[in-house]
Amino acid sequence: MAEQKQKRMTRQKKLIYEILCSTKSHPTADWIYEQARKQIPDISLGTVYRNLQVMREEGRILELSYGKNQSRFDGNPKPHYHFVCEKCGRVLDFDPDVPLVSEDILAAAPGMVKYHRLECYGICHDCLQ
Amino acid sequence: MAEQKQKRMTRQKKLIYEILCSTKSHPTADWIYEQARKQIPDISLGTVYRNLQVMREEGRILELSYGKNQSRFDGNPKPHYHFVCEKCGRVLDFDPDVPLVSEDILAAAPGMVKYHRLECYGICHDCLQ
DNA sequence: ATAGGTGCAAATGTTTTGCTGTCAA
DNA sequence: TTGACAGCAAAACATTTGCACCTAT
Repeated sequence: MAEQKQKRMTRQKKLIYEILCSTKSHPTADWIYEQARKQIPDISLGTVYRNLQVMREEGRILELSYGKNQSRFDGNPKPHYHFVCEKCGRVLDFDPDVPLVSEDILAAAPGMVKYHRLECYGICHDCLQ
Repeated sequence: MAEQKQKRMTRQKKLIYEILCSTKSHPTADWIYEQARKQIPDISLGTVYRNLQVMREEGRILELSYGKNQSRFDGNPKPHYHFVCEKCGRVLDFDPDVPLVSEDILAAAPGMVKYHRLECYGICHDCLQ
């Protein structure tokens, strides 16, 4: 089986994780980099990308991709649905209590579904006012 | 209102559309480019990208993004769900008769949903055998 | 005739990687 | 002590764009 290579907890990795978990936005690597520089001024963007990739592989965070833009990251690894506002550009979480997509739909897939993503696009409540 | 700028039907655009509609795979711009070169040897990749973008804006085709990899394109503009096989890498369509995600879920979104995407990941029937 | 499209190549923007020095365990 | 990780900068990769020429209308 795929043995986990030993991983160290560096202060850079710890900081990146703290920044990601301290926000409810779904920040880009670049935003995390800017925040991290406030604490570790000479941290590099490559380090941010490397650690985000490692933590994604560890299952501690999620990577969300929207179009060809920068990836966004989510400190909550539990599957949940997302809403992208076309006006303000924010990515919002669905209420975690919303029921998941029905088994009927997933059963109709042309294969065995391991996980799924539901992404909704529209105008968020704030922008509708 | 957003007036449509007049668009020409060039042989490049026509060919790109024909190639895209003649396959059930969900090809990348690069694959379309390779196919198109068989008919118009000096067509450029930039032209392929430009026309795919125009046709997407015209609502004639769909663009599907998966992670940071190349975008894939779909000649069927009707909303439908996709299944990504993690083994063979193919992107398969759900049966078009599968019911859509329930209104209950969409109504719980933090905004007004214009459209949604459901992407399932797993192992396709062919690879399971 | 002419505005919009094409080919080409350079530019862009994001993410990855090679290298060398550093530090967590 | 030492191998995994950091910083740095260059490379890689998909996609976009500027420009001069071409062509569908």
